[in-house]
Amino acid sequence: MAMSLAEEVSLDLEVMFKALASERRLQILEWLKDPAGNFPPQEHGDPHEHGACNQFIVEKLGVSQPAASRHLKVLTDAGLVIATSRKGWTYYRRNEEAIADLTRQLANDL
Amino acid sequence: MAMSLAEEVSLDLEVMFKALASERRLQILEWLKDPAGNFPPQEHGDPHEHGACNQFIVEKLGVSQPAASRHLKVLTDAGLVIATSRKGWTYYRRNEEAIADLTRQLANDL
DNA sequence: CAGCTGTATAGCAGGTTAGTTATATGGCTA
DNA sequence: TAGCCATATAACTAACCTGCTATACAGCTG
Repeated sequence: MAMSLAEEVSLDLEVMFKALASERRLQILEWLKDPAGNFPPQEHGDPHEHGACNQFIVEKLGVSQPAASRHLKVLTDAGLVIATSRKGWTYYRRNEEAIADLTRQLANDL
Repeated sequence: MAMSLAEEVSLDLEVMFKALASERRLQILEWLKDPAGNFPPQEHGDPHEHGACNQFIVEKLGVSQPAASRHLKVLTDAGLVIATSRKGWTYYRRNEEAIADLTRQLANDL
């Protein structure tokens, strides 16, 4: 059965573009490419598996904790980032599959 | 001399994402893939060479002429669309090279 | 289970975006 | 060149975004 790319992966381009239309959020995505390299060592939560600890992102962004929290929510709601809670901390990592789906669709459809 | 992709093509990702973060503007870009197919026949200005006549875009968008004008300005300022004035009318077409540059950079860097 | 700590939500202020109507601009055309 | 017609700009409003502080929530941990 034939489907358009949009149906196939059901990406909401407008939501994703809104999430990406922010220097702060682009910066977060960039940092999350290499959590271990961009953030201090963390005691719990493997940087490679679970991503970077929330608090490190807050500090590096240089905004208040609630502001950072909302940026991370925008990214997770758009499906670009995945949150993991563990022992009272929250870790964020890139959703590489979704990002690859997005760039693939853009290369074909934009 | 080595350059990052961002320097090489000097794309302002945030500006482009902001331009794309609008259902209306995504719609315009979609229509402009096939001006002859998506708009009425125009007397002057080859649809394929110069793009679609401004007035047709205004009508099809269903917003006021100034609102459409600003959407088109956002797209042209981001470099995604090219405007051509001719005999009193203005035509808009996709900047396929810029769009290809963008999707290429996203595939590599996002 | 009581308290503490990390994170999310509420509520507010300031700036930006997107729509409107009214008007200015600019270049054909007669 | 006088007028007209297509488009852009101005001015205003409503909605949205992003930052803040204060507070609620949730789940470890002693």
